[in-house]
Amino acid sequence: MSPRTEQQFQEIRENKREQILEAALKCFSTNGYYKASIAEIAKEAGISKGLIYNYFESKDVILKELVWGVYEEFFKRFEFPKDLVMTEECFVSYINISIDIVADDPNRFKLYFALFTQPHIMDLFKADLMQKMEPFILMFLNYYTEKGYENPMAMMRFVSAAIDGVQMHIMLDKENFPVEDVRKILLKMFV
Amino acid sequence: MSPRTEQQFQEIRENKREQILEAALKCFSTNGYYKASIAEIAKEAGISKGLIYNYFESKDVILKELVWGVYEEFFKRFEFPKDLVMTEECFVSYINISIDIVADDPNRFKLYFALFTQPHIMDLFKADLMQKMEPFILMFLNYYTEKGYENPMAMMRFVSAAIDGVQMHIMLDKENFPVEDVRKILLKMFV
Amino acid sequence: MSPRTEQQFQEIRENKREQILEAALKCFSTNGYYKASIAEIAKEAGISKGLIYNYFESKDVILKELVWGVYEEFFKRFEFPKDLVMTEECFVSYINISIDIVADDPNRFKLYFALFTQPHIMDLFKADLMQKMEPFILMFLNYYTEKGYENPMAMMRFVSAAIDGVQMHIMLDKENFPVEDVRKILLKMFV
Amino acid sequence: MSPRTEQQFQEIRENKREQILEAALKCFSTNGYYKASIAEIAKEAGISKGLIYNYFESKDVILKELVWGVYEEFFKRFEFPKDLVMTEECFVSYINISIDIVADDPNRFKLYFALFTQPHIMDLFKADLMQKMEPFILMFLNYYTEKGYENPMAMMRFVSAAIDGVQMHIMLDKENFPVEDVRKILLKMFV
DNA sequence: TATGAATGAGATTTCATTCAT
DNA sequence: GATGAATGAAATCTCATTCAT
Repeated sequence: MSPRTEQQFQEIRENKREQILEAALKCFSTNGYYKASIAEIAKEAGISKGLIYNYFESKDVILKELVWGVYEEFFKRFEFPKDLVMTEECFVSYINISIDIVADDPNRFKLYFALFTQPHIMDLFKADLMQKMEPFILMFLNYYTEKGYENPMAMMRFVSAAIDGVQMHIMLDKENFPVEDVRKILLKMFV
Repeated sequence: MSPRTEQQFQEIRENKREQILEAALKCFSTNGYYKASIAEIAKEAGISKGLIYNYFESKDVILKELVWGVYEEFFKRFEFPKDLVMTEECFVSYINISIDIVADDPNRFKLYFALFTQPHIMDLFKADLMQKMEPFILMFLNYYTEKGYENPMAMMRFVSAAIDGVQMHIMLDKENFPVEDVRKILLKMFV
Repeated sequence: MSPRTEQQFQEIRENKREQILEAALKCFSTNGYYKASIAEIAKEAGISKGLIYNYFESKDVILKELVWGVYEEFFKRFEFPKDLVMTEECFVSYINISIDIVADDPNRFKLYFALFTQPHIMDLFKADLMQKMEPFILMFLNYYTEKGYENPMAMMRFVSAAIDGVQMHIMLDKENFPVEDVRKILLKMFV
Repeated sequence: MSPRTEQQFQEIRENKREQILEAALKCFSTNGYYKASIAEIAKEAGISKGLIYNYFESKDVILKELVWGVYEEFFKRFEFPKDLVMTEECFVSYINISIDIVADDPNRFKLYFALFTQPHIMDLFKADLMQKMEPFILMFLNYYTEKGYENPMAMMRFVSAAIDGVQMHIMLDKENFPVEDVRKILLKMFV
């Protein structure tokens, strides 16, 4: 019989990759990164341990990919304003996306949060993260400066913190958290 | 030399306990709970591995104690209002303590946060945590109800989230975070 | 296109075999037998892992073939004297071939040497090797007996060892080893 | 009960170290470095796998220690001549020690030889080895220069090679190799 | 013939915990 | 109370080999 075509292999790989990432997400969410073992992920994905290493070179890398997914999702949804000047419309969009991205997939977001408490994992991202966040910081700073706030830097830091806090609460207790009502409060207070 | 009294023994034990907890805090903060080993903690504390088990029955328990410390510190500082009715003064105090407790010891607080991303550790606390937090929830709910807020529940959740967010940012970047300015904003906005 | 003839198929197979052996030789030489993986060899040969097993039944067998190549090369070059009586001319030829065979392809020779330190690999050859070497041993023994040496057996063992030593040094450091000068010394001393 | 004294621990460690090294030597000799597993070494030593890592940080390190043993043994036995000028007496001693060191412990010597065929292992030593050998090279070179040899460099290389070859043969077949007779030949021919 | 995904056994290594002293 | 050697279970990762296509 003839071997599979290049494209068939591509498809298999693509699918299996997703399958593994999904399984890993589930395991990491259930047990945390360290307690979740490769064996468990393999079982969850219905494949052998060895195969995972055909797709990802280490456990760290799997985590990395999952976390990057959060960023990518954000940047896919968020449209940067022209000239990097933040408009009200853009701010609204920022808040909405920040909320939606967590509400849509709290588990994946949990991984993102794990970064901040686990130095070993944090190290994997720190540099990239800083760089990505810089433009936002500047835009918010300008926004509150223009609005005539007394202390725009503090306001910016506070708003960032508050949004992160909301994200965290949604992540921890999506069922009971009044997402829509809080969204309204956020928009009213900060924009 | 005369044999030590019972009380002297107690003191020695208590000091050694503190010594171990301090070492553990340092190691957990530096490397994260899982990467920090008992051997490392023992070395940091200047004692043998075995002795640690004379004071704590497991690594988990050490973490537990450290995290409980955060609560205890909070409840030591916070004076509950009479009748559990939150006054403005009391609210101010709540916010101030919430901020100070992090700013005074960000590393210890990091452990507290780690809870929320590591299910295994979370399980150690969940029940107790819920119970402790309930009175606050009710007080804040009443507070905003009395103030005539349209949606006091949402407001309460938002405020909690925002405070947590601020705590997180202080924890991550105490050096640069404008703690005092943000404290003012918090008080102005929420009380 | 006309279908390939049986002979053409044979040729293709033979070429592919050589291609694999060459790749394996390169990998084994670079990384050693155990560190070199089938995947690596396949990549080096520009084929798939699976195909290797179409030509060789195991990694061990590839090594075997490579090592046998060293013997075969030797026996292809060396012409046994009539009656298995060693003449001076024949001795000279033996020494020359022994040197040339290493100098021409030190890497392949390295595999041959590896045998002697890796019992697992040694086992693959021991019996055959002994048998092949016997006639030489007898010829050298006679040679030195006839020359009137006091202890021909010891002399024979010494000469074998010295030649092996020279081979080893050429193998390890062909660039700097004064092959031709040492060849002269060998011939002068032993023949 | 009181804990063991520092010295008691020292003793335990020293003994266990030797025990492990001995077991490792046996396993490496029997099966070769790669086929010999830590599990096997532990079993041979009558201890748990884990304990080995209490004494040696990796399998590589165990090998390293064993091989260093060969050098150390040599340098312990060999007394460098004054001014690094080789005398006949010193040369005799060099040859004798070279032979004895193998004959006394062929298995350990096998490890030393393994270096030359396994790049991964070779890398662990190359630099150190080169440095250690340099003085000998110079001394031999001078020796044959002074004796008026036509090509002292080639002679030196040849002698080194021959001695190595003899060592190899002793290592492979100590039972049948006429060590004493060959020793005599070596001394007569080279000194 | 040819491909590379998939397996599974086994390797090294780590480390919380126990225990004899 | 104190020590650190010792254990043993489990984790990550590797890789020769098989097999569906």
